[in-house]
Amino acid sequence: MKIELLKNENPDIQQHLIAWIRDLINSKNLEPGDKLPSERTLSERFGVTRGNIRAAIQKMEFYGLLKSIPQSGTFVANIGIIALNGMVEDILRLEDPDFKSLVETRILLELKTVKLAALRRSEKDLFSIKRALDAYEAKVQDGEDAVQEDLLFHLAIARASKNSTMNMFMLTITPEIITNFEKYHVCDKNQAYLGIEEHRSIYESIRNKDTNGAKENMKAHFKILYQYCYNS
Amino acid sequence: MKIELLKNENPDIQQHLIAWIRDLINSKNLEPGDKLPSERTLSERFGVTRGNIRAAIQKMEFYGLLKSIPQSGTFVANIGIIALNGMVEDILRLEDPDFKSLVETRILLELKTVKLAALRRSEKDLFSIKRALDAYEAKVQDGEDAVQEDLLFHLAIARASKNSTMNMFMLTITPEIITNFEKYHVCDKNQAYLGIEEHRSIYESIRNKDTNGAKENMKAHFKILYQYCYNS
DNA sequence: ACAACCAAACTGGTTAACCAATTATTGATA
DNA sequence: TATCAATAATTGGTTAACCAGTTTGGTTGT
Repeated sequence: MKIELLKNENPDIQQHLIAWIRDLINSKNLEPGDKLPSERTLSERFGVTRGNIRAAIQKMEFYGLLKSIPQSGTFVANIGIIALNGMVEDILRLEDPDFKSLVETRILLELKTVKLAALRRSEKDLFSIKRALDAYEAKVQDGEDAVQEDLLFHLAIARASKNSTMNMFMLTITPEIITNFEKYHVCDKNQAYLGIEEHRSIYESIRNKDTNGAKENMKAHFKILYQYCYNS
Repeated sequence: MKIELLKNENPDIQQHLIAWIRDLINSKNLEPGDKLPSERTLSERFGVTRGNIRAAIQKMEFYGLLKSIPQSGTFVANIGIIALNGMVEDILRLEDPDFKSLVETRILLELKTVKLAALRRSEKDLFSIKRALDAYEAKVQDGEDAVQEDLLFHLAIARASKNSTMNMFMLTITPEIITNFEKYHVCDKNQAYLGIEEHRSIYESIRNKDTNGAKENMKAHFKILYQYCYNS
């Protein structure tokens, strides 16, 4: 019992520390560019280990709220105190992504990446997508599970979109979707053959630089996901 | 000269380590669920510090490729060896997000979040958005810079969209966009008064649950960004 | 022969000591 | 008194020792 309590304490304490640091900034009227107390001081004042402080600071640094400079100190980012307070509130409130929100976001991203891919793809990109398509078809023809090849086909399209941010987002949400696919049994076995045709038409649209066609074909491909996302 | 070389070595070595770990998994035919050699063994074999190994493993864990279990070992995630290879390739190839890709992604996200917000907003959400809007108006009326309040207005909408994934994405890209705004001088001073009207109409659409109107009003609000993104 | 058990080695995670670079303080000098 | 040099204290980052579970191999008792 106590072990679980301790387990939960660690991620929980980070949230508290972030709130504490925010309160500190507010109470001392620290402005952008001002220096925070040292990590050692904070760890002592809050009665936690320096590692906890470092973790909290790094998280705030990830969201662009603080800036650590080696051998110098940790500073308030030049983002403004109002924005900082608002963002901290959002960060603390932020909950772990649920599966539906992941799917919803994936659909949004892919309908855009496929459009951009059709617009910007190089010959090299096209070849890369084609190769992923062939690998997918081969696996399905052999009656084997092709969920990995399916994934790589979509990632190849994201790569061809030439948008590094969307590409990164796709990489972050894709594995979680894959692992949840099996759990929720979204994937249907006999859908695989249908998937070949859909993949082919998506590829053709990209090859022909038909942006709208690419989007529509992708939308058709996501039909089942659409239903899952909005009808249950 | 040597200092910079060392500085560049650290992030660079992580990429090499990820590739090495991938090669190890392939050469030993490790399947999902199999255990990797211990961190100490890997650090010794690759001739690097354990901290480097841990950082590389944690990055691969972030992308769902590995799974570390305390006091037990690091395991290959059940994602399949083919997908793992493809994703590692993408991760290694992935470059830092450029400003244009950030803006492009932000526009995409916000056109969706505002639609979802109009569809799903609670009365509480509406109040929260209204408060952000009022704060923005007050600042502009006083002739002060209101970029922070502008940001919070958009984040409030993202919160009302009830999609935690998009909400998180907005939080990650927003600060970088803000800091780059000043650098590239995208923001125009006399646009602020125009911004009030645009924000108001967006708010009204959300209040009336007019999804399409909300999207169109947001699109109008992004007109300058649109131009920056596609005409330069 | 086999099962139960126990201790030693090994695991990822955590902590405290250490490092090099920076900053503040002091004091000597012009 | 002002300036600058030198040194001591402080900084975030890094490393090596340590910790508490887990796994493993062998041993022992039945």
